[in-house]
Amino acid sequence: MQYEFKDKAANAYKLEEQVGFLLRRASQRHLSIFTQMLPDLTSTQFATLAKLCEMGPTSQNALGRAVAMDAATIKGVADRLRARGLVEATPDEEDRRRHYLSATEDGRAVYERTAQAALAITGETLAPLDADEIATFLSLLRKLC
Amino acid sequence: MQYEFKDKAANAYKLEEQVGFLLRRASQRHLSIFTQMLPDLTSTQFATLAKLCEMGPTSQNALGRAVAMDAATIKGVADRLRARGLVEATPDEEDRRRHYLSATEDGRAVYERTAQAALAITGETLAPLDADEIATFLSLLRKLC
DNA sequence: TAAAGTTCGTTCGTATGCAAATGGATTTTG
DNA sequence: CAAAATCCATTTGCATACGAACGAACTTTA
Repeated sequence: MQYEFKDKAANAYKLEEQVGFLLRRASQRHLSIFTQMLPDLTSTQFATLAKLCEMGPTSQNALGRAVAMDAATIKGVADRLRARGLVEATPDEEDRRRHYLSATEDGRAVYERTAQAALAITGETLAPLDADEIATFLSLLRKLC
Repeated sequence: MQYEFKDKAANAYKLEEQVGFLLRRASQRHLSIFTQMLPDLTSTQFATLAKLCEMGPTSQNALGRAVAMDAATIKGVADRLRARGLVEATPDEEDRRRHYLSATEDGRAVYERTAQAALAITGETLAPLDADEIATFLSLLRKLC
C-alpha cells in the first residue's frame, strides 16, 4: 500500500487548480473584454480579417491554417465576413479548386480603424500583470501551444 | 507628430503576439489532449460531473456558477449528462422553481474511474514546462481570470 | 402588504470549434 | 502514365458559449 492510497486528498482532483479550467476562464474574461471594446466584430472575425490584410490574397484553407482554424470553422467565419462585405472571393485561374480570399476596401478600412482597439484589448486583458510578468507569462504560454 | 506615427510598424498589430490568440491556441492543444486521453466525456462534462460530486446536490444555476458556465450553457451540459444517466434531477420542496441536480451512482463511478486521467491530462498539457515554470505560469494565469 | 427587484429554469438566435465524410482537382510516385 | 496520395472546399452532426428575452417563483423594500 503506497502513500498515495493512504491519503486520497493528496492526489484529489480540484477543478480550480487544473490548467484547462484556468485557460477557459481566462479566455472567457478576454472575450468579454473584446466584446465590450470592439462590439462590431467577434474576436475570430477580427483575427481573420487582420491576417488576411497582412497576407494579401490567400486561399480559404491556407488562411484558416494561419489563424489556427480548421476548414469547417474558417468557412463559417469567411462566409460571415463576406456577407458583411469585408472580404471577397475570386476564383483561382491556375487551380480550379481554389478561391482567393482578399479584404475589400471596406475590410481594410475596418481593420485600420480597429487595430488600435485590438491592441488595447490585449493591454486590458494583461492589465492585472506588470511588465515583467507579462513577458514571463507570454513566453510560457507560447510554449503550451 | 509623435514617434508612433512616424514608425507605423512599431505599434503594428501582430496576431501571433496577442494574448487572446495564444490563449485560444493553448486551449485548442489542451482540448485535443483531453479528447485523446478521455474520449468518453467532454472537458466541460467532466468538469461539471466532478464539481457536482464534490458539492453534492446543487441547483442547476448554482452548479453553473461553480464551473463558470452561464445558465444557457449549463442547461445543455446538464441535459446531456442526464441523458447519459450520470446525473439526476429531483424537485426542491422549498422552492418550486428549483431542481436539485446530483450525481447518480453511475456518475460517481465514472468520476472515480476518470479523475486520474483528468490529472494526467493536466500533466500532459503542462509537459512543455518544468516544475518552476508550471508554478509561475499557473500563478500568473490565475491573475487573468 | 403591494411594488420592485431578484433568481430559477428555459428558449431562441448566433457564433465558434472539431470529427467525419464527400467530391473534385492537383501532385506525387512507382 | 496510372495509381496513390494530397489538397481544396463543402456539408452534416454534435457540443460548447453567450446575449437576450421570457414566465414563474421568491425576496426585499418602501
